[in-house]
Amino acid sequence: MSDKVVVRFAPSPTGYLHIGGARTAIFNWLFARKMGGKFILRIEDTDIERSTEESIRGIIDGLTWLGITWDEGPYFQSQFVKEHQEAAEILLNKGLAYKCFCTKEELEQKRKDAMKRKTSLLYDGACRNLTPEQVAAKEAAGKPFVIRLKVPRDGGAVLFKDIVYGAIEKRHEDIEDFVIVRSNGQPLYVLSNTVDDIRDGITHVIRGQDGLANTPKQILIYQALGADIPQFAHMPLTLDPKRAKISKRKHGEIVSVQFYREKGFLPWALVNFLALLGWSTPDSRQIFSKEELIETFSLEGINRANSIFDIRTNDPKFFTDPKALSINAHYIRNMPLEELFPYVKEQLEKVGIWNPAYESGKREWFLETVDLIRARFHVLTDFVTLGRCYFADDYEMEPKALKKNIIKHPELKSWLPMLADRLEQLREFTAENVEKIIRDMAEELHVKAGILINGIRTAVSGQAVGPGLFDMLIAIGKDRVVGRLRNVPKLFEE
RNA sequence: GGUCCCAUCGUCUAGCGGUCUAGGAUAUCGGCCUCUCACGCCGAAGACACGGGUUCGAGUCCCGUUGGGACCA
Repeated sequence: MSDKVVVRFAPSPTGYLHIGGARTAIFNWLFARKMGGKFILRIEDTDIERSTEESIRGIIDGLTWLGITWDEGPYFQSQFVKEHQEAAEILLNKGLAYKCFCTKEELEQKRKDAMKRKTSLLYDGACRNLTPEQVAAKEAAGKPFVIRLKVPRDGGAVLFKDIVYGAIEKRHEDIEDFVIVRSNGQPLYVLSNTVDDIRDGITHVIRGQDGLANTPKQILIYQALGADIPQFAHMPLTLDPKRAKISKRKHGEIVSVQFYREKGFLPWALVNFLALLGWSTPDSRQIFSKEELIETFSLEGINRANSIFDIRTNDPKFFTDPKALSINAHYIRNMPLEELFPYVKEQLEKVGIWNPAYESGKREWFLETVDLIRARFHVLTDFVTLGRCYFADDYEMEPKALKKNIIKHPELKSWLPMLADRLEQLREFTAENVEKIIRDMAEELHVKAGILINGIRTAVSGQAVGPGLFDMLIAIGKDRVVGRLRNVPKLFEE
């Protein structure tokens, strides 16, 4: 099957996996899965100075966490440098490329002149027509050279149809004889990338729009090498709210996949959100399971305009794009409890309040509790911050809640311990029974039930908000509730 | 500087000449629910960058302006 789709994600390992890269990987992966094709991971590590082992790990870990699986690789571009150089050699021999001995200084001068005359800054092809003797002489003199591709000077143009951007035309005269191998023998990105894509049999190049501008050059290389030209699909870039391309240098952690993992994102929620950044269906649907997304995905649904990743800094309410948060929250409160379980477990383990019994004897209680509290949560870490009082006794007492619901009503100092005694007597600690006791007591004391209810909530959870109180008390359990209510007088001391 | 790309609510987007008094999502505001806060449900406000064409008719096609982005060094 020679018509089988083959795509690749080819990141350069110069930092962690960021949102933009992840998105490119996701689109490639979706397309491969949709078409029953092959997805290759190829690490473009030829920039040895900047490539790090740690970064490679980061990329692989990030993709793995997201659930983006590849069928081949990871391949490492650095292992194919010889192949890239050989390709240049072939081009040289075929007369489709030439050695250029122009020095940096000469080039710089030409650029300056061009700038003054306000003309094109493209290389003028000074070395294009050196005779073999001249070339030999310069080489004998030990002059360094770069290798440039001989761009056709026939008045023609490179024409191709980008699946996203449509027909693109670039005249040959607007393309200079670009460098494909540096003077130190190091091949340039345009060459290496193209040679690798040819070797790997890539049928569809799906990448960021920043690759669009040098696609014509790559096509010229495909042609010079006599290779089949793949299909191209460039996707819009992801920008920050100021419309600048997101980068790890400028934005730091907040654009890394790792950040979202640490902040309590579900991997699939992130994938779902990222897929929607620049891609959509005609019905603007928002939530997709993995199967649904693969089924629905199409390159044609990719938008042409760059999209903004609405990251927030110094926003008390949203630490990142509100829509990403909302999608994550949606999954947290709607996904099957069984599937949510391991994520919550991971959170509890991380802070050391995991109890193995949650997986055996107390499993039912655990799942019910998770179900009770999840509707209010947006990120997984909420389970151990806002939800800590259900799993541990050392939960935090929010000053505002304490003041408003307890300190403000000094009578609670005696009322709540009194209530503790009554609750302790209860044979069956059910929501109905607990509610009756509390309401009866409110009536007896001639106070609004809300005073007691809110006071209790704060006493047992440290917060002013939460699920319905009676369900909450059942979840926390009789002993803990009684103990926490008896502790109320101490709250007045500080 | 040259070349290329892009332009619908704050943000993500639907729209592929008439069905658009421009739809959905999110965010914002209001209401319902209620022991609180969420969730959920209902509702409000909110956009076709501008100017020319083409056409009986333009968010949708063409040109220009403006704005943004990318690539090249």
